[in-house]
Amino acid sequence: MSETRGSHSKHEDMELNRGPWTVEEDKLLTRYIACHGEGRWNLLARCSGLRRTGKSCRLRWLNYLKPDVRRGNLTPEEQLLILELHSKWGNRWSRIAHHLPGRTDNEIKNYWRTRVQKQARQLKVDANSAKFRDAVRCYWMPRLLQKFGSSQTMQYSLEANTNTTISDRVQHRPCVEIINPSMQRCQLGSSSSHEPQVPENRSSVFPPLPANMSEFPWRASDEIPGVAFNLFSSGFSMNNAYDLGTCDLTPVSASAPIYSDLAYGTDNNDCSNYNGDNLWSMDELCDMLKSYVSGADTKVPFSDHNS
DNA sequence: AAAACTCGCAACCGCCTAAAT
DNA sequence: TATTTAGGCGGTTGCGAGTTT
Repeated sequence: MSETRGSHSKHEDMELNRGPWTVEEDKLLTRYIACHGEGRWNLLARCSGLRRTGKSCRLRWLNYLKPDVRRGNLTPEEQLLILELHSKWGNRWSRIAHHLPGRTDNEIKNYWRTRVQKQARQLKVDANSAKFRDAVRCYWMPRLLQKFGSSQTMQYSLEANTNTTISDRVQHRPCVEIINPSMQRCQLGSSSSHEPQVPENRSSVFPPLPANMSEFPWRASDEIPGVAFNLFSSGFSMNNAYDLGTCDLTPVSASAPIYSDLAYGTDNNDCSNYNGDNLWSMDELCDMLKSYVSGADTKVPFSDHNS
């Protein structure tokens, strides 16, 4: 029978410690495991003197006390791997955790809920929707790769079968391979680190261009009044530019036209925390769209689009 | 300065499955 | 073969710290 609340008598429940572990409890658990090894958690709970359930002991050990547990912020490459593996496997936290040495399923789950789902909420899209997955693949992941790859040699491959595991590849940089076919056009490293990334499913992400933007080259000074780039609308809008420089998909308010050299905006829709490095500039948008055009198998006749 | 709010994370809960009896 | 037990997993909760109002 599983160790549920109902499997204990009231008396037993009252004797059990709950909540945060004390230093003494940690010492006791660590010492016991040092002598007897891991496993047999219920026996451990009974014999160690800890007034905890076996499950609680197991969790405390695996998620916190075990020596190889890594603590601290997830690195960009770890975040990237989580995004990548989650897109393949969904909420299989334990399975994902196996590919991130030292990270626990709990930590990864927390990361997903607090960071990733937050972005989806703010964008008002379902975190499991195709739209959000596209955005993650096409914008967030490449930005992480830029962070990750700025001092690395990056290499993409579509080959899923390699001699090393993904976690090996995370541990043994710089040769990292991302095995998501949807990113096959998202190359980085061979040229400028600001090389735009082109989504596979362009039409779902890039809106049609207005007629006056159908010719290149564009410059930051080109006037496209009141136009901002909205990933999730069918056209252009003043609002909802996205701060992707920080790997956030947080909507920001384009309180100044984004065709100026740098866009403005923060989480709180004011300009007080303006930081040009953290926002897409119009140059970047132009580069991205240029790349969209040049990367098309059949050149897209933008002028034919009338949004 | 304090109340309200948000965030990150450790811990718990309940369900499920495999192993043991 | 049926029942019991232990352990694993994903979802959820609650608390402390930090931030905003």
